[in-house]
Amino acid sequence: MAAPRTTTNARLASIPRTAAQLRIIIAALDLFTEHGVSGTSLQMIADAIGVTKAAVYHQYRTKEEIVLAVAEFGLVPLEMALDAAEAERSRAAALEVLLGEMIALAVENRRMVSALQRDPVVARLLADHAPFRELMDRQDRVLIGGHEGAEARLRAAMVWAAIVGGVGHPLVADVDGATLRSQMLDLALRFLAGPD
Amino acid sequence: MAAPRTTTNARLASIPRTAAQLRIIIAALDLFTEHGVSGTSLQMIADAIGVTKAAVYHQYRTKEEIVLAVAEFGLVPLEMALDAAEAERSRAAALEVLLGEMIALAVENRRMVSALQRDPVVARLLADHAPFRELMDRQDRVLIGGHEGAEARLRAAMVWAAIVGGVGHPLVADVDGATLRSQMLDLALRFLAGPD
DNA sequence: GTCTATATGAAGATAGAC
DNA sequence: GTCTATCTTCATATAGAC
Repeated sequence: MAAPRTTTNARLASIPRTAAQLRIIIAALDLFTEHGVSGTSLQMIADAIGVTKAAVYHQYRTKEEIVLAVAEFGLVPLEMALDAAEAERSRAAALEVLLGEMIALAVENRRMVSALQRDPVVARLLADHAPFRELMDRQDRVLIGGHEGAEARLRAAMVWAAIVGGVGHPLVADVDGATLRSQMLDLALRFLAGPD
Repeated sequence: MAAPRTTTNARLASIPRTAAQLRIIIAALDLFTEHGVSGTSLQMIADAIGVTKAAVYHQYRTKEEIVLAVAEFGLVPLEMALDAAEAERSRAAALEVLLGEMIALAVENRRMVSALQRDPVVARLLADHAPFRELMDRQDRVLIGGHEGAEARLRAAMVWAAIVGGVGHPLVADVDGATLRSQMLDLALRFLAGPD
């Protein structure tokens, strides 16, 4: 399965970040997870690091830029998972790599994933910002595979939602990570394979 | 399948609402869908109806109360679907009724469902407010059925997430409602049935 | 890179008149 | 049920010193 990399090629992994910026990103990620983006003020971020609002503004000119930086940082693992999946030769292998990585990441960061995936601000960002849309497109391409038609797209949409939404569901809050990971991967792969 | 109705029995459907309150609820629902709860101010709600903030405050003392009223209003259809599902005698029939209704509702109100399900404020409300938790519990009970163990709960969590998250996914944005509804029901039922 | 200080605006909320 | 007017608090954002 060749990797049809698209035109604009902004590697999230190679975006430069100073130490001060990284501190802000880490703190913001944590706060966004707990309070949502709209529910997190710059004051809260500044307090968490132990600096003033002005110091935060010195690193990022607006709150929007912080949200963007956090998203760029948080999506690096997905980018790497996509690289790995696209390097596989068969659809089955690509799916297994991508779903395995996605699920591992989602399970490891349950709270973060379910909080950020839910956030309307983040949702709009993922839809509007080109580098993110590109990631989502690559992801969709792997999930859909060679198939065409509404059902293949529906399966892709549902399996994606089932993963990112499922890990945060109260029903599985007490299931340990390893179990959740293996059972979810199993169910996801079978769902995508279908009875045909 | 008997309906083991729980102790506190606040029927959402029978909560009284004045005309003025209903206007607020409708407007708020619309704005919440577009901007999220945190992203919607009382000023926006007031403007949408054509009154002042003070008039809104006369109906609901706090923003929280508005969110609550909107949720109570919006969840009435789910309550009715659960009533119908629990009245069925077999698990299979109950599942078909509940999933059929849930999916129909989710597809009909794609934008609303995916926006509100995502909202952190709504999520917290559903988790904390007893009448809502009760609805979710009834829903979980039907989805899990007689089974026990982590996998049954995981399947329930995933199918739920797949439905409410799937209807709003960009990949199926151009799929018409009828197609989406029937294919999603089919896939959801098969996912829950599993290969065993 | 971080600070103090400050501007500006909008949010949630209340008092009291019509 | 709706209004005007007002209050408080907080958020985003900037200027300029250290």
